[in-house]
Amino acid sequence: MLSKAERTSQHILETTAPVFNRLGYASTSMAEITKATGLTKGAIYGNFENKEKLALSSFEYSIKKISNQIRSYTSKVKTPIEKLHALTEFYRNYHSYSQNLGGCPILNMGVDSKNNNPDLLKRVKEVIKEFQDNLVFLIKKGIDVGDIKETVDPKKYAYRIFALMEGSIFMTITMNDKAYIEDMMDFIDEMINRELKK
Amino acid sequence: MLSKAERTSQHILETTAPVFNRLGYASTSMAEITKATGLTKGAIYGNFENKEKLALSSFEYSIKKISNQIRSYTSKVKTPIEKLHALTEFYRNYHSYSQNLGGCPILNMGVDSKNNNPDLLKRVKEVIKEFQDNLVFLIKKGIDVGDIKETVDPKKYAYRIFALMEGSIFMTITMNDKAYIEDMMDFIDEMINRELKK
DNA sequence: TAATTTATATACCGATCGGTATTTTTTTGT
DNA sequence: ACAAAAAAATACCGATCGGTATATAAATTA
Repeated sequence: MLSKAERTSQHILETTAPVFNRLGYASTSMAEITKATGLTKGAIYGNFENKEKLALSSFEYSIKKISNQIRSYTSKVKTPIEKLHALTEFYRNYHSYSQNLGGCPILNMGVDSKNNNPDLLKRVKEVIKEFQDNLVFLIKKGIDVGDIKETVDPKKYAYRIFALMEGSIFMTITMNDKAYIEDMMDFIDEMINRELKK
Repeated sequence: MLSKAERTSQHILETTAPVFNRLGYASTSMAEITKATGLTKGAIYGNFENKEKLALSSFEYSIKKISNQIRSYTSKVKTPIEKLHALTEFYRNYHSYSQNLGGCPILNMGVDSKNNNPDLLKRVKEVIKEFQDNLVFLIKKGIDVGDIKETVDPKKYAYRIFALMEGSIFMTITMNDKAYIEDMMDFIDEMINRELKK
């Protein structure tokens, strides 16, 4: 069984991650956090060194959750091309999922931390790099197994796909219109079939 | 000649707009603003009702500046297809330009104001709508003058192009790597030639 | 240039900020 | 069940927040 402290830390992260994601670092006050968690400052500061460390952990929590969601989609299929399409399928359903989360943590924290919070920005950049590297790896594997054209530049398409997704997420969340994500995923699917698929 | 108040208001907007854009609404304190302008609170509050009104005016100022920049590109050419390519050309040079501005105001303020600042969010949404409507109009005109295929859905492509641009701006600014914007503009140019151009 | 208006600077307000020392409560191990 | 340890609640800190009333200085008009 988890210790009390571990259970509390988990509870704090669960309730705080969406708050940081919605409001951003500066706008999320300790008062907001105590309200969201139902705990007092004593409990928060007993489990996390300070607000910055809590924000960092909250970001990690959000990312881990999304990564698991993505994996649950991509692990259902076998070939790299299928996995790419599974990714667009995930994002097609991402809108409803990200509603209670308050948008994409990478996008929100990326914009929020830039010029403001170097440590958080550093982590955001690392996470972006990981996501992109996974895509690069996937495309490379597709080329290896003869699924994807040898002429394809893996890095170029990995970076491009990621940018396409973030752009449509921004538009969907900001305009509160899922058409952006849905159209973009159609577009990415077309691109995969036209430019990647052998 | 402009009155003293008008000159001061202009000076405040010029110096404050990039600060709001960089730091976001909540993180931009009145202390930051007095520091950036070299003025005191008395001068700021004498010219702007409160922080929120100043942030709104700063956003308008940034948008107007960008709109003028875009127009200086698109007005140089004649046909709708040429104007679309002029737009990608603008964004190719947008990176260096947006450095001192602190990224794209639409993206930054969109993320920043969501869940936080309803009035500012409303204006961001209106501005996005204007930008998109301009694109819709441009594509429609392209169809009218026989420049663009009749089968093209203007709204679909206008919204898509805008999302593509914002996505690449986010990536370029966050990762501090202009490759994202440059590759995306290449990609949009290709799309225009392949799917829009008659 | 003197009088008046306008604009800016100064000094201060209550509220809230993140953070901490201390006390009280709850777990935990025996 | 009891003692020791750990966790959470409380009360408080100085600093900073946005905003304002008032005093000073500068621009404008006659």
